[in-house]
Amino acid sequence: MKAFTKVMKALSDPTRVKIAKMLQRRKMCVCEIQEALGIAQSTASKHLKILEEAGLATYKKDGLWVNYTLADGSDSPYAASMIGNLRHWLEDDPEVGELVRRLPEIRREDICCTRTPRARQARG
Amino acid sequence: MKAFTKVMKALSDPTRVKIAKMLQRRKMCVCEIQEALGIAQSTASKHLKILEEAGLATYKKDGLWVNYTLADGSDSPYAASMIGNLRHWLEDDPEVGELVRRLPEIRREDICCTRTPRARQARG
DNA sequence: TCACTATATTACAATTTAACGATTTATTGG
DNA sequence: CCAATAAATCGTTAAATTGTAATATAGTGA
Repeated sequence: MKAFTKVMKALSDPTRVKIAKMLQRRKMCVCEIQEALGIAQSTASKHLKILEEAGLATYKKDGLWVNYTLADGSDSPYAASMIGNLRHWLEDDPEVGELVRRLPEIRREDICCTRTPRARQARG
Repeated sequence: MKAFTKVMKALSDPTRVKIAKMLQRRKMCVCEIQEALGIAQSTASKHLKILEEAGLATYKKDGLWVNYTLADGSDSPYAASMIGNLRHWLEDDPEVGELVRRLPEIRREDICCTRTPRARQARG
């Protein structure tokens, strides 16, 4: 029961649904998600954790980056089913559409490393 | 998006999932659900409203009684899908099993009409 | 080791949710 | 109309959720 309601709760928040729809397109690091949604870094991180604990997302560390992807569903049959449904669900949603359209412009090289004086200087 | 998250939110609460699993077996009035779950009448009523607004349940009035049933899913494709999934999901859940086992003993004639002095007297 | 940086965690305010008792509404029968 | 009753709504309270800033953690390269 808990495993089921956890998946439902994870998908009951529009921010998390948007994250799932973006991850459906490609892997993303936390700062890319933060940038795409215009939310605080801690907020992005927390939402990703909730998705992960529901079995809807996974991550792989790559140096300082943590790349999140949609899970394969092996952790939870409920998550597996919802991941499958989300492949076609909400494809026509305007907010999702807008996010997806802007996705190519969201690149970690343009976001994270440009935020400190040092990094800014490094790239001129 | 809202239609989707509404369904997810409705199913993110264990009490509502239990109600859905009972309605899967048979139609029930509010007082039967109240009795089956051991919750207050207002609580049962509110949960049913949330399920109804998500497109997961419907009701039909029959005199003073309001009979709730699982919806046919025509109000929401998301609800339709979840109703279908719930047909097999959680069938092995212990809490759901216990509820379903006790379902035959939950009869409105034994519950509602026995609570006032007058009604008690009427049935001796 | 040190400075830097991407992410995670913590602490806290604001909002939402869930539960209940009390009240109101709607329907029935006398 | 009136009394009875099943269900819905309202008001309140405790708990959970969301979002943020601040801090801690972990990985990198000099």
